[in-house]
Amino acid sequence: MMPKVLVVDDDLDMLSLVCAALEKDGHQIDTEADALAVQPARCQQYDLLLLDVMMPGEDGFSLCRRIRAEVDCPILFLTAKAEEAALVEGFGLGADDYIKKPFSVAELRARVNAHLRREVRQPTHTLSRGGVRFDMQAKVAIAGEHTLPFTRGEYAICEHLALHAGQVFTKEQLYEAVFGFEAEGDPSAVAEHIKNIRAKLKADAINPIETVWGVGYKWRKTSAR
Amino acid sequence: MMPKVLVVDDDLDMLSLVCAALEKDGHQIDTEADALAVQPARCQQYDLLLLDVMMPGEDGFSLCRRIRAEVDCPILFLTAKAEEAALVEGFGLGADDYIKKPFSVAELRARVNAHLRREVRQPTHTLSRGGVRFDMQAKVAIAGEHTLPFTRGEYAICEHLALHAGQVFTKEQLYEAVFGFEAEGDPSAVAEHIKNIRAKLKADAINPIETVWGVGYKWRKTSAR
DNA sequence: CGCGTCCTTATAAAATCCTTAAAAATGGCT
DNA sequence: AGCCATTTTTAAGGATTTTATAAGGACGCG
Repeated sequence: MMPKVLVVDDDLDMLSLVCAALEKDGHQIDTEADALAVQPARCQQYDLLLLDVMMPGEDGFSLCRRIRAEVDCPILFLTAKAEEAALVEGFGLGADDYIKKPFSVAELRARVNAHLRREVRQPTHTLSRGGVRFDMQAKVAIAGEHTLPFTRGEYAICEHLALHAGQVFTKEQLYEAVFGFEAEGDPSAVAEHIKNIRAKLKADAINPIETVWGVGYKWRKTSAR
Repeated sequence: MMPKVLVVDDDLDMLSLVCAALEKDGHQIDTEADALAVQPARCQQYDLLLLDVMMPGEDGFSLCRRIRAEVDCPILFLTAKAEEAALVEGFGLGADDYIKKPFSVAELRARVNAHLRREVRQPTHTLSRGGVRFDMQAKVAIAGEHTLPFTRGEYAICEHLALHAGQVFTKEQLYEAVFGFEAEGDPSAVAEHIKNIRAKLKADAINPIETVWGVGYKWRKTSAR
């Protein structure tokens, strides 16, 4: 799953330099020398955009302004302008980073990778929510220093709730989430599992599962409340 | 909804400078001078962390390494070290940005806001009307800083009214909206819910539900009053 | 066969919803 | 303006629904 990056710069030397740098990280790079040729629809296939600010024809800021509303991926500016006003303007347009020339290849790679990592939900198969750490590979949950003695079903329900923290699921939805197909089971079986999960979490004084009366259950969102 | 930011730095002058800058954007700032006192559980309530790299006791890199697995908000480093190796190391630890001292206040604000902006762009189906924010996934309504203790029926009626602000609904229509069609219930039950909704909203001094005499109820379209 | 997990059933507890009834408000009428 | 019919608001109580808890049995696996 190679991340796709589009680099827009009129300076061909710069283009080849940037490409060479990013290809070391295994990204797939496309280049474009003419900002006016960049349409929003085209950008939607990329995971990250690198725009030079100063270009003949259309500059990077104008390009960003033109496509930002329809493009959701991170946008990074490359610029020689070190002026603070320009930097603030860039961020104001919805940019995600602003790399000042001259920059080192290492810094460029580090910043690009940092944004991509956050964007593509990196292949980290662990998740921490509300004081519980889930190892989705090993299928174990850890609270504090000890692993929680969850059964398979309990772990599956717990992980599903934590993965979609804040969203409410009915018992039927949770049952399906665990068994995949439409296995018509008694919803009260889910209630039983919820009870056991809460009991096992109580030892660590954490209770992240809220019940939404008449609807179902949800994992309490950490940020909001 | 004010974003919460934690700043960790041993330099008290720097702390107050950073706080003053970020508070201009309406963020809620907490500070901590001792990195060793920062625990993962504490970090989970913040939307962004600002860490100084060079600190006595534990440095920023070590702190980041210690908490990154359990914290998924953006982490930004503040540093005087301009060396490329340190920068790459910082990003390698899962950092999201690296701000070199001396930095301008404008740049600090711009970068912090850029990360917060992207963080908030999460696909949460929310609706804000008349001072009340509805999270349709979590099935909760929030006014000001606290969630409203709506029951299922109250929330459903309230959301339906807010979603179609300005449109008048009879009690029967509202009843159907909540329970689907053909649920012939006493319309006065709806009046009961309206009363409870208004009572719970009164604590926040907002009263967006108007009664149209002889017809039904509607959510005031404009916040004019 | 023993063990653990999962499901079912039964009962208690909790919360919500609906009904009922009376008080207050509104609009139309003379 | 004053009165009346209608509608809305408010209040309280019981009925209903939903959830929590506990115990027992079915099933699969080693």
